Amino acid sequence: MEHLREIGVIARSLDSLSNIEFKEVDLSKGQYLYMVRICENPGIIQEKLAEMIMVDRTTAARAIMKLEEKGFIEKRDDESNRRIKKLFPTEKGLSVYPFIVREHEHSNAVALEGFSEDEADILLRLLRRVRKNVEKDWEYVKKGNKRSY
Amino acid sequence: MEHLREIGVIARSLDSLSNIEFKEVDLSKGQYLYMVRICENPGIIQEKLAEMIMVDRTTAARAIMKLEEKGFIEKRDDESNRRIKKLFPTEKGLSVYPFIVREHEHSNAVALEGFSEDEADILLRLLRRVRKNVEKDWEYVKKGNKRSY
DNA sequence: ATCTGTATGTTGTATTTGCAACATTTCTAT
DNA sequence: ATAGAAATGTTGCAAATACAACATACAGAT
Repeated sequence: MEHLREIGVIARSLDSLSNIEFKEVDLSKGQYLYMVRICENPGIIQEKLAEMIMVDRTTAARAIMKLEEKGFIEKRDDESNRRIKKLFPTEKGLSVYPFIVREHEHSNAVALEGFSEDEADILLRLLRRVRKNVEKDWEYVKKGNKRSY
Repeated sequence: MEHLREIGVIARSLDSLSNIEFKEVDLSKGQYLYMVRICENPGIIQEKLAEMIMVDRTTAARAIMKLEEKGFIEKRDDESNRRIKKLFPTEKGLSVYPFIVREHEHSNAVALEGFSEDEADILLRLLRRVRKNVEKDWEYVKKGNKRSY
């Protein structure tokens, strides 16, 4: 039970730091999450992005809309599937990417201060497993089902 | 850099599940965080609670206000220090505590599925270290300072 | 060819979140 | 003793968040 709390606290703390620091490049709360992934996965669609970040579809939709309005990304229609809109970074979007990466690298360095390479490695492996475990339940519940326990 | 993303994703996912599930006991988004800690630390003050959870002071203030309005907790003045207000769970608050614990235990079990006890242990230890590393920066920045990197 | 279900996206609305700015009380250093 | 700094709490406002409900397009089965 304590694991979850630690994870929650760490995540809030880092998110809070990121949000403060990314104001400098005109990204408001939460937007860096989407921005960085669109840069790394150009052409990704909204729905998949929301799943990747594990955030509500509608929240993602609005964050992405703002990113488009601000000129960080652009939505392109797909001819073979008229439902989807592919997301691409603009020049402006690409120009903030290195800033985001630098911040993330710094935060990571802070978070892992005092960790040996092995320890950092072990932690990453364990976290990946936790994520995989958790995402099943998330998708299940987000599709409207109810966990029983 | 990947560590942070995994942590963020896991945290959002679990928080999202918790928020959905705690509606059942009339706790709205985020309130479980405060509720559970007030039960475990009766008499804690708002400021310390915000630090413990690593959330903005004003966000905590409002969540706590709502908890009081809904009768889950009660604020008591302190005679020796007129600034602070100590927080205590009411009967109603205490009555939802076991529900929260059960949910957390379930989520933890899901998150750690397939983990040996050793692995779970290692993960917890590593997470605690990460939290300690991160909370320094958080307090620094939350006090209005700017990290340089 | 049509019906039904699912995938994807949007809008309406209520709530939470968080910065900035403030008020009050306590603490610290002179 | 007093001025300034820090701790604690609140309020105003702007923004993000998320549920519900909807719209449209596609996919699969009959």
